[in-house]
Amino acid sequence: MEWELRSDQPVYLQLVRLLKQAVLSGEYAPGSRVPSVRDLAAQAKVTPNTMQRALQSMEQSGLFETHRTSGRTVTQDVQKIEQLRCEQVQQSVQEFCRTMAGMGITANDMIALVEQCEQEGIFDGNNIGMR
Amino acid sequence: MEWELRSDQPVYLQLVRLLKQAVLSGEYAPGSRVPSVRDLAAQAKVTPNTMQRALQSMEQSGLFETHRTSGRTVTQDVQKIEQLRCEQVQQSVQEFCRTMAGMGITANDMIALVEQCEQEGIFDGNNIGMR
Amino acid sequence: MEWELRSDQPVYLQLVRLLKQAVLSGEYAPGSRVPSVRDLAAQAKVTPNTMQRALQSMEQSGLFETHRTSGRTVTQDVQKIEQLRCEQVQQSVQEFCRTMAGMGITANDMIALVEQCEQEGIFDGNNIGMR
Amino acid sequence: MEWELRSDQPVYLQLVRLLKQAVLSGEYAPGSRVPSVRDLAAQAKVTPNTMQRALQSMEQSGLFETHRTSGRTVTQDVQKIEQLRCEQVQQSVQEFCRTMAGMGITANDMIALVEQCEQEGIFDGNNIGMR
DNA sequence: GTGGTCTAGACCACT
DNA sequence: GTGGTCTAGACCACG
Repeated sequence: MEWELRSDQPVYLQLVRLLKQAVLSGEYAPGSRVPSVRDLAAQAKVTPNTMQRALQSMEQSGLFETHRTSGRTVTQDVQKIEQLRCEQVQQSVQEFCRTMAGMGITANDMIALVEQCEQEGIFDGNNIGMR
Repeated sequence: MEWELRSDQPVYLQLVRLLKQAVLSGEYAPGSRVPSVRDLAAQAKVTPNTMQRALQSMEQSGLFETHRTSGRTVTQDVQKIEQLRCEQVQQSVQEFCRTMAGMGITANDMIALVEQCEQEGIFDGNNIGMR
Repeated sequence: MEWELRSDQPVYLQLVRLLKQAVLSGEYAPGSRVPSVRDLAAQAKVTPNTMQRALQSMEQSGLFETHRTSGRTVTQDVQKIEQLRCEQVQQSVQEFCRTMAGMGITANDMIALVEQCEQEGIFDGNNIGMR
Repeated sequence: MEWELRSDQPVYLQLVRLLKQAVLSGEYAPGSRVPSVRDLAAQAKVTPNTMQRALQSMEQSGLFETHRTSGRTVTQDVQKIEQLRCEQVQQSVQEFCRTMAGMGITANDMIALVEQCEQEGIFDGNNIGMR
C-alpha cells in the first residue's frame, strides 16, 4: 500500500480514496482485519486524527466495520464490494469520456491512448477484470 | 456552452476548466471575440467578481488576450492551443488509467467500456481528433 | 429473556439494563436464583468477563445478592424493587415527554400515539401496572 | 435555543440532536440562515471544531446546506423536514413504549403519566401538532 | 492496546 | 468573515 499524498486536495479525502481502492482491488480482503488507527496513521505519515476521519468515512460507506474496542475489519459483504466497484468504474469511465469528448477527442483516439498506457505498463499489477 | 456548476469545488476553478474546454474544443475559435465579463457572468449565473477571476486565469495561461479598449479575444496561437490540448489529454488519460488499474481493471476492460460509451453517444459532437 | 445487543453502546451497560428490566418486570422473581455467570454469558453471547462486570453493577445497585458459596439471588426486598421501578418509569416518561415537546408534539398527540402502540400489541405481555 | 450539554454522551451527538430539534420544531425555519460555526460554538460553549463536526452531520442528513464560503442555510425542503419529524416521533414513541412495556407498564398507566406531565407544563411551548 | 472524543490553535481558500 | 482542514496532544471507556 503506497500512501502518495498530494496537497491539492484534502488529505482525508485522499486517504478515503486509497483505502477504498485497497478494498475494491482486493488488497484488503473481505473480512480481514484493518490495521489500527495509529498504525495506518504512521504508515501514511498523518495525524491519527486525520486517519480516523478517513476511517469513519469508510465505515459510513459500509466498507469497514468497527468492533468498538477490538479493531476494525473489512466488510464480508463481497457482493457489496463488487457492486461498489462496478459503480465506481462505470462512473469514472463516463465522467472521463465526457471530459475527453468535451475536448474533441474521438472514441478511437481514446482507445489508442489506452493501448499506449498499456504498453507503458500502467495496467500491470493485480488485475481482477470485470465480471 | 453549458455552465454546470457543482458546489464541491471552487467555482472559479470550474469556470476556468469550462472556458479552457471551450477553447481547446474549438467552440471558442482562435482569434474570436470573448463575451464581456458581465455577459459571461450572467450566462454562468455567477457574480462578475468570480468570473473575472476565471478570466484572469485564462489570460495568465495565455489562452485569452485583453486589448485594453476592445475587450478580450481568444489567442490566435493555434500551435499553443493544440499543445495545451495534447498535454491535457495525456495527463487525463494517464491519471485515469492509473485509477482504473488501482481498482483491478485491465486495459481490455477499459477499451470495452470506452466502446460502450461510444455506443451511448457520449462522443458525439465536435470531434477534432488527435493530430 | 432476549439478549439483543447493539454496538453503538457499551455492551456491559446494555446487559445491566436488560437484567434490571428482568427484575423490575418480575421475570426474575424476588428471591429467586440467578443463573451462573457462565450460563448468562453463554446466553448473551458475551465473554464472561463482560457479564461479570454487569453482575457487579447489579449487586452495587442492590438488586442482586451474592452468597459466597451458593451463587447469586435476586433481592427479596420487594419494596426496593417497586421503588426503583417507579423511579425508572418517571424518569423515562419525563425525558421522553421533554424530547417530544422539543419537536412540537402536544400531549394529545402523544396519547393518540400511545393508543396506537397499544393496538399494535406493544404493551401485551406481563403487565403489572402502577400501584 | 438552550445548549444544555451532559457528559454522559459525546458532545457532538448532543449538538446534532439539539440542532435537529431546532429544525424539526420550526425554531430554525426552512431556508433561513444558520449562524456561523464560530457563533454557534460560542453559544454552546464548545470548540468550533466540535460544532463543525455536528454541522457536518446535519449536512449529511440533508437538513442543512452549506454554500461554500457564504454560510449555511436550513434546507427549504419542508416535505423532508416534516417526513423526518414524523419518523423521529414514531420511532421515539415505539422505542419508549417498548421500554415501558418491558417494565410491566400498561398503556393506561402511560396515558396517565403523560397527562401528569402535561399538568406539570412540560408540553408548554411551540406546539405544532401532528399533520 | 483499541477506538473515540475533545481542545487549542493555526492556516488556507473562497467570495 | 465564511467554511474547511490539519496538527499536536491529552484523556477516556472498553475488553
